[in-house]
Amino acid sequence: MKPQSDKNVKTPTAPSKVPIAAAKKSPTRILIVDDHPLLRQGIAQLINHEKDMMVCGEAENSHKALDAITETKPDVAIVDISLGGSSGIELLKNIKVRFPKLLVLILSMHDESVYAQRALRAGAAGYIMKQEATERVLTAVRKVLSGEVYLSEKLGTRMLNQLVGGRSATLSGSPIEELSDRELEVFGLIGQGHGTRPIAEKLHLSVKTIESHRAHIKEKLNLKNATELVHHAIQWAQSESLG
Amino acid sequence: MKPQSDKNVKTPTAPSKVPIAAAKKSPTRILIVDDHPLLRQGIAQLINHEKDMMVCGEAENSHKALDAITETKPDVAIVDISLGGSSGIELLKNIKVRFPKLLVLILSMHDESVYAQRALRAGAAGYIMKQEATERVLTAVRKVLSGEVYLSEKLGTRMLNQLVGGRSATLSGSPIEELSDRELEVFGLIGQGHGTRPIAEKLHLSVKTIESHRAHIKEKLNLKNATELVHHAIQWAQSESLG
DNA sequence: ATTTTTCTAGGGGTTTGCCTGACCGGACTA
DNA sequence: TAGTCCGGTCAGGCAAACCCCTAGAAAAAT
Repeated sequence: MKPQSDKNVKTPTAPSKVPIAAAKKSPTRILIVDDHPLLRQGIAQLINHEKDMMVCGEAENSHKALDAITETKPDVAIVDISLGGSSGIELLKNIKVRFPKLLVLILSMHDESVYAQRALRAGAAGYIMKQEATERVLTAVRKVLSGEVYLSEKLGTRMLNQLVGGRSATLSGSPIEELSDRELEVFGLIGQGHGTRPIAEKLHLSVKTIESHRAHIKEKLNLKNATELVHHAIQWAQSESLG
Repeated sequence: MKPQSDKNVKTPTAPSKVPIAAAKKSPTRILIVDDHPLLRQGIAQLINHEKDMMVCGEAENSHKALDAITETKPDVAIVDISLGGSSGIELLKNIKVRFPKLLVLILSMHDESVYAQRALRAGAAGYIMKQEATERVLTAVRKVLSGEVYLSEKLGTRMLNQLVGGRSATLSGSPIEELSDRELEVFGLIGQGHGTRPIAEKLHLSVKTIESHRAHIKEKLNLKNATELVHHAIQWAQSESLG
């Protein structure tokens, strides 16, 4: 039920002027996954401007992203963490299962270490913020290609401090960090105003599962009833997006 | 109440070497305000690709935006609603005070009608979402230039429904003013995170009565279910306290 | 290799949401 | 004065959501 002509997988402008002679290996193939066309365009333009990189495809959601990976076989995937609906971390996990060798660079608008930690634990090769200068994206891509992990300055030091500070990391921060990835995802959707059933449908899960997650969230955040849960979720979502 | 700037704003600047017959006006000058460099680049590239538009400046926060306006005298400003720090709508208000004739197109990642309503009431000439196709941005710019208001498809119909449902709703005020005293009181308590039963106890009323009020509120505000009700109530309460 | 979390989901009882309908009292009007 | 409208107050009943419990498979931690 998707009669979409994919302009998602646009063939990059023929690099006819970079033929065999160049001793350089073929350019790094990059896939962009983000639900904001404007942002995709920005990244694409930036990357295609480099001689040793090229955008091999774009995708606006998890499903199309997985399709695009099998089709275009990228070396690196740049994926937005806040993909509409299911979070980019879910996509990251799926990628790591099906394409373990694909390098994934997580793009985020938050500088919350909450997400960075989860992303790295899920196998991301780097974590970069949208607030950063555009050239940093290129730096990040080159760094992950060389096998290193890219982390934004601020974020890196903060996470180091947390490591030094020991397990107090969880105690010092909000109890939200205690939530598992799935729970955080559900929490976020609640905060966006979605009810139990819509969330179940969006995540392709049973209503019972969502209820279960809600129960665990309430337990971990010490919330007594559904009203408090919704209240906190909305406040949290608000502070996240309008940070 | 739409003092849509008379299109006199056509840069009465230097009467340079305007070519022969083609009395083409000089291109529309556009300022981009967003704290994400990548996104700015995406928009800039898109706009500069058009013959009749050009990006005259970029800014990453409210302060620099105001500076850039005085310096570059744009015809249209595209501003992100979720600017780091002050909320973009603040900037919009400031702009409307100091440069009333400048057309402002609000860029947002939410499809929440709450934000759109606030933006329009604060004087925005349009509201477009980042999820939309890139060409829509150009459409939006042209539409606001012609004096019309641009609204995203989804959002526009939803807001129309709210207006229609919220009887005789004046364009100036929110349909919330249609609520009776008791209803507004209940609405406020919902926004503070209280459930039906606590409200009933607090007001010494039957739970059934509160349910009835909730039903009427939903009707007047054209809200589909309890989740939407709570969502709007909390947002309203927040905007009231942080007024 | 074993224990603990996480994710998934069902059973069953309780509570809430939501629709219909109803009564009263004030206000406006014909 | 009678008629009508509306705001505020509730009940019944059915569906949905909520809540507490149990539980297995998979992943992570030990």
